[in-house]
Amino acid sequence: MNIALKEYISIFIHQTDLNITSCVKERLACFNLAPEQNLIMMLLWERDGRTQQELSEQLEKDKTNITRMLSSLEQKGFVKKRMESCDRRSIRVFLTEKGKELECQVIPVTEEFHRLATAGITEEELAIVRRVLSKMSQNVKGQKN
Amino acid sequence: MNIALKEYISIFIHQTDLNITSCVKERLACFNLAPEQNLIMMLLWERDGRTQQELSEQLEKDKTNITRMLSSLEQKGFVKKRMESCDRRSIRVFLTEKGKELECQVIPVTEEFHRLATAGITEEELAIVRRVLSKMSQNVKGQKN
DNA sequence: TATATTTAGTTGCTATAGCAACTATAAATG
DNA sequence: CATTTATAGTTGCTATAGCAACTAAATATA
Repeated sequence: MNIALKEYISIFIHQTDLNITSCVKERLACFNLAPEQNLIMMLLWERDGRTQQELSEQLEKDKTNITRMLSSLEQKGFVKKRMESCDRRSIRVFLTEKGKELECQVIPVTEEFHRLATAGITEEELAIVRRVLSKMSQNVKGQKN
Repeated sequence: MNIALKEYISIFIHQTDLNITSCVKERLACFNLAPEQNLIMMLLWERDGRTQQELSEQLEKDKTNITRMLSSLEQKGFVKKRMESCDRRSIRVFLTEKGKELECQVIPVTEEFHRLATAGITEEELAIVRRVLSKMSQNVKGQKN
């Protein structure tokens, strides 16, 4: 990549994210799961029956994304929607048997990926990265609203 | 965001990137420039007449993205394509007057954004972040190919 | 209670991001 | 020189990402 552009830390972070996501995508492809779809699955493995609103908040994503990712996950047969709350506006999302079975296959892959990605990096370094990225998020978020 | 998910540094990086990009998008909106379109403009301000292939390499993006971003930039009247090389397969991209005029307006905004994003962060911390993110990219890129 | 406001979810739009398959042209090779 | 291979760019597809506008339902308020 162009050297001048890499000077901008935000561009550097963006490129790193693309590199990482690309690798995650490859490793999840065999499960027919896209990276962000996997995040929804992780939340549901922890506890299913969440509403789309809850998923939206937990993932800090626009609700339109959740609608579309769930639509894809439903087509693949990993989740199903049920209107079973007292509030008829909200929809609860449940795992299918097929979706439940994925858990023990996918979790080892994501943990192995995490080990691979952080190989040769100390806990102290990771802590600094977390702190700096948090600070940057705060810096730019203060702008909105 | 869900605490367990944030434990994964890759998810943390992804979320940071989204937060940053969101702010950049807002600040460039008044120029009718999207964040990644702006990267193309930055390369062209440095030197125009590049081929799409060159832009693709400099930005480390698939050539399809370049085609589409240029199409948008062309519609907005910021760039124009010209087949003026000895190789009739390649297309050179030039700035229009309108595109050239943007430079002195946009650059201060991106530099001000960079200052905002990195406020309260030391050079040493930034260097560590760069080093760790580079290492992570290497770790995961070794996987591909 | 009737109206206004808020909330949950969907659809349409634009902008990334990259793979597969395609066209057209150039280069390499027999 | 003819055929094969490589290269530049486009189109179609899927997957994110979020805004605006919409429907339906719940809540607040006059």
